[in-house]
Amino acid sequence: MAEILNLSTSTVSKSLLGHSDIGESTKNRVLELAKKMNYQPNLFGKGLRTQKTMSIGVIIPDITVHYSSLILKGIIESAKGVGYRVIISESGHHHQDEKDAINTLINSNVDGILLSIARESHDIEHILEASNFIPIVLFDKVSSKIPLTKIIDDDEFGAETAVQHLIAQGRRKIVLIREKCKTSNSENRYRGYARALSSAGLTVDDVLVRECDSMSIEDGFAVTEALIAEKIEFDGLFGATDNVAIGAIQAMKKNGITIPRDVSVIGFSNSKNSTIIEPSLSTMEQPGFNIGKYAVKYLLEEISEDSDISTNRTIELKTKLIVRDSSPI
Amino acid sequence: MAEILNLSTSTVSKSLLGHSDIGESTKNRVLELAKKMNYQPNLFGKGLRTQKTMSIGVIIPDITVHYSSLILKGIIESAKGVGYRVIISESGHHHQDEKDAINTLINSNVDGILLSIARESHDIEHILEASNFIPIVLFDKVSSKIPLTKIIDDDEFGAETAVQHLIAQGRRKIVLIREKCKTSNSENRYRGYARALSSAGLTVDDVLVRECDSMSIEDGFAVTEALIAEKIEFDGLFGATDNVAIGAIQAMKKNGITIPRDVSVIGFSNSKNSTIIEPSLSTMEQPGFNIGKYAVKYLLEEISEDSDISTNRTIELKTKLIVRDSSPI
DNA sequence: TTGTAAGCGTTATCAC
DNA sequence: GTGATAACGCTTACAA
Repeated sequence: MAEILNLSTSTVSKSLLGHSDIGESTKNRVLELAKKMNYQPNLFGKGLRTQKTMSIGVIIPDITVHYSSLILKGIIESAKGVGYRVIISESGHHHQDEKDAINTLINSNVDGILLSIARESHDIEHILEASNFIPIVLFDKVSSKIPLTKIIDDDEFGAETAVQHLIAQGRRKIVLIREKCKTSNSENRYRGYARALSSAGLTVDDVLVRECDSMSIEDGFAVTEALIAEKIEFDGLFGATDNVAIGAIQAMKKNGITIPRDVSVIGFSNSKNSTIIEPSLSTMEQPGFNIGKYAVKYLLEEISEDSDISTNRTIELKTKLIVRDSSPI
Repeated sequence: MAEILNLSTSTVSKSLLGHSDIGESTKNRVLELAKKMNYQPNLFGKGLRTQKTMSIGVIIPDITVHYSSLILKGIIESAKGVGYRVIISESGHHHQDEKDAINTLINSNVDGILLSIARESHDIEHILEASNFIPIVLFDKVSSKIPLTKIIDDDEFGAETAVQHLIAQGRRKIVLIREKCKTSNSENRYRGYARALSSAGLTVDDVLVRECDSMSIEDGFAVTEALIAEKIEFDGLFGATDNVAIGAIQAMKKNGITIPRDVSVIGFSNSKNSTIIEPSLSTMEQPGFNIGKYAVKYLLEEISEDSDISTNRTIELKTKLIVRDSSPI
């Protein structure tokens, strides 16, 4: 490009970057040719100089979870809007894979990392360590023990809203199906559940709080069958994910319990599934797309600040009550 | 690294790359230190020299479609296995966005592109053009008009199997709900439908072949309601996607048609939804993960071949009949 | 067997 | 206002 115009590469570079010390006319000549030949600067050369790649890395446990893909959509779209590329890796909920992914991404010279923590990652040393080298923002599955920016939905308030909704229907013996692993999601939803009960003058009955490993439909089914087999009485059920709530509905139907007449049910997520199960499942809609959007926004902020101080803040996005047939008003 | 060992950078580089002309002892000294300090070569430097990035780009219409995310899982996993990074972009089914994504990826110096074509992309010039510069492999949503490697599932045979299954149950008036847009998926499934009928001595009755735009649950519902309103008689229904089949089931249930007594139903995809609808939906399982895996495999092959000849071949992966309650044997 | 030096494309510094 | 030059980290002829 420089040769064609008989200019030095430095003049061309400065024109392209809009430096002030270039004459209008030459600058325009350069910009015109650049446009005509659809000139794109070589990213290797650029990266080698500036140590910036205009790319961010994303690590999630499982890309096939619908909610995760919704967040990814937000991430990809926002990143595209500001000219960033998105490199995606999966941890499969494994600690070691998460560690490897972080290293690979750092090695790829991404400018920052968006991380949704693996279930297995109790040990968080690797994240703290990495955050010394590169901006990291956590989203969805986070840990309060890590002093970084976290983008999540308001799990506690969402859970409280869900349970209040059941209480408003006169339900008093409300089951909670939660995750056994004490993730922040799980803890916060439990807190919301407890707070809704106590606000209504009820107390948490431990026998109604059931735990399961993977929060799958099958898990929800099994837990609920056990509950019924133990002849525990209940008239409401809050599944901390749509999946377990759906499994619970299937188990209750199988055992002759009518929903919502005998038991009101609500889930959490607003997955597509929740509209297909019969009766259709009331749920709390999670703002997946926006979580992705904000995650990118705050990460870019930290990338450009270029400060060594990692900010410890939590951004909570609102969930929304969606009432369907499993808990009519 | 070179200074520490009092060696030249070239000696170090050669040791790392395993060149034959380096003494065993020095080579080992280098490799040991590399391991100890967890040395990772700078990708910019490397890329600037070799013009390879060890990264591939993926373009899909919509990441939130479960089947797409399953393919992505296969892509990400295979790529990781061979040290490749994956950059993902979405076209949103828009022609222009697809074009932009291709350009951005080429400009990012990815070594190759995996592309699932947008519904809107009738014009395929941009793909042909791009394939002159960079290896491209198509997957899932492909076009027979493009002479490149294509990885798809065996739609025609799958559809034939699905319809044969209905015929085996004595069904004769079999509805097909297909995509209006004549994508290769849609055409192939139609062909399979027609072939199954003719093998059984039946003919395609155009009034039983219905089309819809987006193949959503809502579309399937609407199309089926119309069918019922027109008082068309039918005893079997093949939805070219699970979603339309689910919508169809909902419409039939609403109109007092009992499944499978009155109508046998089968879908295509084996989405999670198909197990939640009642009755549970028979379907053809698509090999999403493997499509991703093979897409990477063939792309890497074309990258390393480094030949200018773009291969025109189609790899078809087998689908599998899954029988559930909507069409018991 | 090891080292030297050039060059990949870009930008920042400094001289003209 | 413009250009020469060095530097980023790596690989590879070629020289030693």
